[in-house]
Amino acid sequence: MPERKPRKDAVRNRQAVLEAADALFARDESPEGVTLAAVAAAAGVGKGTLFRAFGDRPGLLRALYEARLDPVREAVETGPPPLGPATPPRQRVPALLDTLLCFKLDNRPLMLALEEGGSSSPYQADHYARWHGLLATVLRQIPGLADSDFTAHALLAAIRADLVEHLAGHECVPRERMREQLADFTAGVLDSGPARPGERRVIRGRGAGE
Amino acid sequence: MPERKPRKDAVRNRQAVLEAADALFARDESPEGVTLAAVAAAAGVGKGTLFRAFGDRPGLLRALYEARLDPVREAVETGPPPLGPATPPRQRVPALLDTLLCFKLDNRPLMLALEEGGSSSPYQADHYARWHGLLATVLRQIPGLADSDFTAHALLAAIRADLVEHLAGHECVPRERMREQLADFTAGVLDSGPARPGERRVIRGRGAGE
DNA sequence: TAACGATACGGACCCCGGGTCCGTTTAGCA
DNA sequence: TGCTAAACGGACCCGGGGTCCGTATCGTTA
Repeated sequence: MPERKPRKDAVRNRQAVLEAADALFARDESPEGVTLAAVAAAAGVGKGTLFRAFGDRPGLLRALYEARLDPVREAVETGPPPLGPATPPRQRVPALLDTLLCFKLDNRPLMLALEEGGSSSPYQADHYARWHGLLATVLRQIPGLADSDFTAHALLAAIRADLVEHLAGHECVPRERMREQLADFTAGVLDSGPARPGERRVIRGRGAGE
Repeated sequence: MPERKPRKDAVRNRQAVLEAADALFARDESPEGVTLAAVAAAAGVGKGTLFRAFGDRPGLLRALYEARLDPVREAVETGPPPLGPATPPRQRVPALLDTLLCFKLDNRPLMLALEEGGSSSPYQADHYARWHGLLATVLRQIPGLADSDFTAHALLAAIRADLVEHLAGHECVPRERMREQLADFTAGVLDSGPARPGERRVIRGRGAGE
C-alpha cells in the first residue's frame, strides 16, 4: 500500500472544514439547520472540496466524532480503572455508560446530528456497533444477567442523543442529576441478579396480533 | 363551535389516502422511500388534496397511527387487567410495555416513520408524551423506585421503533424472543427494589469535562 | 331543477439541501 | 521554469416537501 501523502492544501482545507463544522454545530442548537454549504462557506472552501474530503454528510459527522472521541476511546481501551479493561465488569459498565453520557452532554449538537440526523438507522453505524459490542462483552462477564445483547441495547438506548437532548435541553435536567438517574437505573438493571428460578413473569397475551 | 360537516368527496378522499398510505408503508420496508407524491398517486388524488387533508407528512403519519392505535388505547384506558387501570402497577408496567412492543412489531414501517422519520425529535410528539405520562404515573405507584420519569423514558427507549426494527429486521430476533427479553429487562428494573440505604454507587469522574 | 356560493380538487410550481461535474488553479517535483 | 497530477470551487442537477390558484364539484336555496 503506497498511500502517497496528500497535498498540503488538502490537509489544510480538511482541517478548516472540520473546525468550521465544529463551530457551526456548537453555535446552532438544531443540527438539521447546519447546511453543508454553510460549513463550506464558513471554512472558506467550495462545496466540492468539502465533499471530496469527507464523502457525504455522515462522513463529515463521523470525522468530527472520531476526533472528539479519541481521548475517551483511549481511556476505555488502555486506560486505568474504572474505564479501562482491568476494571471488574460490575464497576465498568456504569463507568462506561456514565462516560458516554457525559460525552453526549458535552457534544450535544454533534451527537444529535450523528445519531439521529441521518435518514438511515443509527443502529447501522459502526460506532454504535463498537459500543454495543464492548458493553455486551462486559455484561456477559457479570453472572446471572439475562440477555447481554439486549441489555446492552437497552442501556445504550437510555442515553440516546435525542433523549439526552430532550432531558438536558427541554426539561432542563441538570447534568449531575442525569448522571445519578442513569447510575441508579443501571444499578437496578445490574443488581436484578439471577432471576430466582421458577419466578418467570408471564406477560399474558394482549399482543395485538400473533 | 358550529363545525359544519365536511363534503362527501373530502371524506372519501381522506379515506383513500389513508388506505393508500397504509398499503405503501406496508409494502416498502424503508419508510423514507415512501414519498407523499407516491401516496397521493396511489390514492388517485392530487398532492394538494393530500396536504389539505393532513397538513404535512407528520400529520399523515399521526392520522395513520391514531387509527391503528385506537383499540389498544381503549384497552389501556378502560379495559380489563392486565392492561386496564384496575391492574396493580407491578403487573401493569410490563403489560403496557409488552403491548407497545407488539404494536410496534405489527406496524414496523409505520412506527419507524412516525418516530424516527421526522426531522424533529420524537420526544416532542405528544403521543410520546402520553405514553410517558401514563407509564411514569404507574411507575410512581410502585414503592422504592428511584426516578419514575427517567425510568419511564429509559424503558420506552428500550422499545424505540428503530431498535425494534434493527432487532427484528436485521438481527432476525423472533417476536417471542424479543418479548421475553423485554419482560426480563423490565422485571430487572422493577425488582431492583428500594436501594438499600447507604449503598449509593459512586460513579467516579472521568466525565469528559465538568 | 336551475342557479350559485362555498368547498375541494389537482398538478404545475417553488424552495432548499445533498451531491456531482468539469473547466480552472495550484502544489510539488524534475 | 515547466509540467503533470492532484485539488479546487461553484454552477448545476435531482428529488422531495409544501404551496397556489384556476377549475370542477358539492349541496343548498329558490
